[in-house]
Amino acid sequence: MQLSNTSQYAIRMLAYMADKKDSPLINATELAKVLQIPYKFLTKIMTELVKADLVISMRGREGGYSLSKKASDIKVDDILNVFHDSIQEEQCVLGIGFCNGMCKCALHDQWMEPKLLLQKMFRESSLEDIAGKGCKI
Amino acid sequence: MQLSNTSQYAIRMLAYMADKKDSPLINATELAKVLQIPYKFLTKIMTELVKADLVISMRGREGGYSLSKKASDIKVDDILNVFHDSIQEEQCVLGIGFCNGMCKCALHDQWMEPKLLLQKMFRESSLEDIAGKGCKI
DNA sequence: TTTAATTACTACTTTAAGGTAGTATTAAAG
DNA sequence: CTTTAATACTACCTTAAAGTAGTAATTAAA
Repeated sequence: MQLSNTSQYAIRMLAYMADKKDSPLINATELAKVLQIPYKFLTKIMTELVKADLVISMRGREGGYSLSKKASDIKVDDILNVFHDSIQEEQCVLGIGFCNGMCKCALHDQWMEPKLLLQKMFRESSLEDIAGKGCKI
Repeated sequence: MQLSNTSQYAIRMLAYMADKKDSPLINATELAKVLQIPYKFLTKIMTELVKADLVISMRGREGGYSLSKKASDIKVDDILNVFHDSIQEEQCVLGIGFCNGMCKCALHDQWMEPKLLLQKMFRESSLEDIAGKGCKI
């Protein structure tokens, strides 16, 4: 019952960038050091965020990363989607994940309320909302 | 954001046994067939449930498994605990899982409400509550 | 007492996530 | 133009979860 490491890292990376919105570009070395994320793994994740158009990258000396849009326009759920970690409509806690009209799992009804709150949390929380909140590691 | 396969299997296995409370013993072959769980993996999980005293086993011909207590006295959370899948107090969605007084993650506040509902769901749902609900696979 | 049917144990294989290493590419500074 | 500091790409390694195989132990029926 946890987000993947990759998604957790990604959210923390982008939240940090949102927090430092005055710096035009932030590089991987700084992110890895401050957030205590393995450098090479971080760059791999960042490349996926670039491909997903959540982040813009500049190569070469003085290069780095920046958010592709306003922090208030990037929701946590957008990040989870990149790593297929968002909660799908049919996703349940039993039945190896999926319930539908034909076949519902035994905890289907109990799951509804927490599921809706989780989806709400992910869909409504933007990077602006969470930037600067909490500690970095 | 999912329970492990192992926990999902375990819950479904025990819920099925609770449902068939008239049969004194239920064997692995029947469980594996009805619930569509790999036989060998199922017996491995069941052995852990026996060691955790949630299930009693009888070896030999005519052997099988039965719940160690009333279905209403086994909560879903008891099963999750066996596989260390229960939601811990300090467990959060960021920060690789743990928040505490010193260091809270950026989604700490938003996580509180869904977390409490999830814990409530797991702690208050007994096998009696979920037996017979939903389809088996 | 033998046989068949069951769980328990030990060890292995497979798969996917997490993480690392090295090289290529890019772009600004000197 | 060369150097330096950054991202991008490709390939690999590590770890833990998931799943499999074979054998030993146990029990009741035949």
